[in-house]
Amino acid sequence: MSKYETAIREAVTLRGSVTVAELADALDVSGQTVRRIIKPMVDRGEVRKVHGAIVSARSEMDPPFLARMHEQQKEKAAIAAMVAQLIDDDGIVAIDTGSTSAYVAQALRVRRNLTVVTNSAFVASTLSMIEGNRVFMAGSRLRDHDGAAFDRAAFDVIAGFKVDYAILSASEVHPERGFLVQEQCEKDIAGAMMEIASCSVMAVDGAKFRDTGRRPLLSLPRMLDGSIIVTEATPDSGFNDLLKPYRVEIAAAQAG
Amino acid sequence: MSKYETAIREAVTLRGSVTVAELADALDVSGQTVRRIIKPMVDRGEVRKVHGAIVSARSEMDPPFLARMHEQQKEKAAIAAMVAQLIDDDGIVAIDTGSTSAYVAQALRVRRNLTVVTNSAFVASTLSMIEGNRVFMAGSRLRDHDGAAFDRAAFDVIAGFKVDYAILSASEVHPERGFLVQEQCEKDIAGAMMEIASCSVMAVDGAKFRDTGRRPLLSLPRMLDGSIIVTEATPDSGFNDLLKPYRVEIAAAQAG
DNA sequence: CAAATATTGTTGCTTTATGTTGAAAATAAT
DNA sequence: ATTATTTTCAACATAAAGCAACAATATTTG
Repeated sequence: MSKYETAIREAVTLRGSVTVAELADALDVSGQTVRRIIKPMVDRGEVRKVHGAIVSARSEMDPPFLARMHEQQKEKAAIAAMVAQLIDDDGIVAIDTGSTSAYVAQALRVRRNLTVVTNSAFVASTLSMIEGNRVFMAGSRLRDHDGAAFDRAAFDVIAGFKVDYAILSASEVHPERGFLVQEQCEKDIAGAMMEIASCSVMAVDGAKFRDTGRRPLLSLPRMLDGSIIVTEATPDSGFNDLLKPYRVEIAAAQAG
Repeated sequence: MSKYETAIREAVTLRGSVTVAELADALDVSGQTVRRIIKPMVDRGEVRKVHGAIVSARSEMDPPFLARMHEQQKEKAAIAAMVAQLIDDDGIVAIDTGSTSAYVAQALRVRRNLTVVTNSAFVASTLSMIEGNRVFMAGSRLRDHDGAAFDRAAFDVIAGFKVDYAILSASEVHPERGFLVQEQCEKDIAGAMMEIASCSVMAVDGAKFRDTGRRPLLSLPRMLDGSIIVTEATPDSGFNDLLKPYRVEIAAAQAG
């Protein structure tokens, strides 16, 4: 077991895939060494190796939800890593549904002793596997393509908490209308999470600032001043007014 | 116990890993001394030692649950496939926690329009991704290594259903004591699921018939006559009495 | 105070990890 | 197809870390 193993594991879980050269650079060792360290990890099945890169061992799943997991993959991984940086060990967070939130959940696996309340079964499942976390699944009736709950019980569970951060996502960002989601129930859950949070964290990839979806969308309630927007590209100046009350964090394409 | 121990512990937890040379420098002692001090700490399991460094003992990520996902992998997959064969499209099932159940959930992705009630976030997440399924997550407070709920809400949700099959698993099978699980709460959930089911399906791999766990185990309530046992190897004749009231299905080891 | 005990540093040697080189394999480009 | 580029792998040389035994120093105990 090498001292670099945990660093490699983290990089892989966080980013899904990472090249040998990147790791060599990040760890300040030669590529050959990286390969040597990785070999036993592959044998143990902790990571998978393809030509040119090492990728997370987690395989399974193809459904529509996970399809979206692959759009803007690198951007979302970078954003998720930045969000995970904002959260401390022992933190208390609420996390909503959405593919970006799924990435955030993956990234948060490096944190310890988290208390998490979420209405997404995927997020709940991911984070409850981590020893020491306290995870609460809000709601029981799950929606059939993303495994999220929006029933009465979900609101009741959420309302019983007080969290440091509400980690939210949106389908689109509009200069005047703000952060938009597709359905009323998503808006309601996001609102409920914002209400119990000292601070909201809105995680949206750059594409959300450009997408001009034709479908009707609903605006989320306004976030508290001082809330944090995490994205991977500096938004167009047209968004200045909208973003002024907030702290905008730009996630770097990321080194190790 | 050396006066340097707490300093070392702090350095390790703080930084995740630290080299012997760094510690020697910081504590102003020789490297040999550092090794000598660390030796008993390693024996006690407080820290871990690798060539070149001391690393935190907190095994970041080898959740016992996912570890078990890989034991008896082929057997469990065969059993799961057989269970999935018993369930029809449009079926209504309850599924409990456990690595075998996780495989069953995977296998059940080939079925359509299932109604599922489970106390496992992993099972819920897996099956809710399938278009057309109705999945209910029973419970909100999730246990931290397998993401299963055993709280009051879990029982309430389960009690509100009536299902065709309760798909259960056990830690061990004993000729006289029957099907055994490790904890009271697991027994209770299994019992609750059996009560709402017309028929129970017990999925246990052959190893469960042999394992002679020394730890104290609890017997599950007796299943209805006609319930189904699915395993991959014909049980020893010593189990004849126990299994007589049931239908035993032997899953053929499958390709892939 | 002296003897016993524990702690630390030093030395020489063994084991392990790492970087470099060059050839083979795989992938991409033509 | 063929060539070019990148990635991987094996082998060797070297540096670094670990280890055991001994010597020197401090600490406790009778």
